[in-house]
Amino acid sequence: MTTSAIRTASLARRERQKAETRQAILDAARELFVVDGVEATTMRAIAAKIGYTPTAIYHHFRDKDALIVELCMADFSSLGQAMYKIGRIEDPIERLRRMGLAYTDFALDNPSQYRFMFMTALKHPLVDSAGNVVTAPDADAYEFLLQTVTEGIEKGVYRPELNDPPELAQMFWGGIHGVISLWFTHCGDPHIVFRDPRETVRTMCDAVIRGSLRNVG
Amino acid sequence: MTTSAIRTASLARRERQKAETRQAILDAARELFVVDGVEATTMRAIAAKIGYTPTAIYHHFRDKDALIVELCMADFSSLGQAMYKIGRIEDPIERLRRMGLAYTDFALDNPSQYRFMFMTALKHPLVDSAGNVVTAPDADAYEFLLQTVTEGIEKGVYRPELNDPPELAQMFWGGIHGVISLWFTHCGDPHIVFRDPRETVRTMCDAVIRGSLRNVG
DNA sequence: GCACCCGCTTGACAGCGTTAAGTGAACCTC
DNA sequence: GAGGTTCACTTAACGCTGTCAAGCGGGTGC
Repeated sequence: MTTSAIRTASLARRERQKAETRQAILDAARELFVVDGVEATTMRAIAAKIGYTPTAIYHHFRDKDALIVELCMADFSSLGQAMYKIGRIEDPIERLRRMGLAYTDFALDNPSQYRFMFMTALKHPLVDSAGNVVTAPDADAYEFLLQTVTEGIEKGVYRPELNDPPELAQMFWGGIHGVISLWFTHCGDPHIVFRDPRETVRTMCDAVIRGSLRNVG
Repeated sequence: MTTSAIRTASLARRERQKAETRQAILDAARELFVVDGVEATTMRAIAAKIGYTPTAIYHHFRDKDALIVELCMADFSSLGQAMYKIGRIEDPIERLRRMGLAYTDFALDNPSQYRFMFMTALKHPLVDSAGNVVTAPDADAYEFLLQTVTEGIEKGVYRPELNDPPELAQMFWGGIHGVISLWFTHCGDPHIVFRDPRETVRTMCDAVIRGSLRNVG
């Protein structure tokens, strides 16, 4: 083994170890965020969970926000993939409906992540752990939604006055998001009998789509 | 002036002064909450604003939460009044539409309050500054909504499968809430071109109502 | 063998919500 | 009018948070 080969090998090992520690921090943070919530999770708790001191985390992430953003970006990626699977459906209306249901599944299966992704006012622009500006990771899914409603408009399936893609997109997105987020924040309210949010979303999707379509005939 | 008259007078003055201090705390807190947000506002800042030490606040409110809840209840009362003004409209569908628009106006005119009222998971049951359990102050407005959709169902204006008042109520409420809350959390996102939320809400109300009505003829 | 690198620790800082103890002026009683 | 009580408010502190400057120590490079 040449000197340079040893050098690169040991360098690689060090980097691998550093990456492992970094991943351990992410895993610990993820679990605590999900269980206790983002706000209630402390840097000290994350560090203790993996047997490090709190300051060790700062060698891998510039601050707590960077840690959060990193996890958040992975979640946006998951959501993007869930949306991507739907991309094949030809009919832009059926695709829209399926997107809504997939979005709802994602939200209810990952409540803690969803809270942070869509129920928190993130600073813009986002900054990653290296301090670089990061393109908003929700852009992909939103772009996909925008494209889907645009297709519908172009095919002439919507009522003629509904010809603004952003407005339509925000109406669909908002409608679903509202049912989900109300459930998250108020399902513990003893004065409100909450219906299953999946059912309510389905009903809402049906109603809003039916009310947006051009009357046939 | 009799002894007892003096006594009650001085007692009244003391109570008035205490009430004034209490109100000064509420006013200061309200302004800081609106400007800086609830989370970012510290007890120390509230106290400094009115020339007291932080601990003084604790003689009027059991903790920060109690202060928040007190302000929040006043806001729910405002919203309730806005809803009450609409009560006269006979047609339950037109009333529903008007409620949605009034709700939206309230939210956009009082963004800080709205955030706390509907975008934060409040502990249930709520506890006031004296430690008493408080009936959820959003119950009134929700009850009004529930009553309005129930009236519509009874009059047979909705599609026959839409016969569950809570589901309908949560669909309407959620739809509007979603557009508003998305705007609050994401309007700073440079990757999304946001439409005026009032317009989007109006479009959504129209669509969801149209899609919920029994087809005439 | 010596010096450097760098992942990690030590120990601290300022700020947070909150509390126990104390202060002092207004009040009531005698 | 003197003495005791009440109570709104202050002083000083506690334990917690996120964060940082400085230092340690084992592996690496020459």
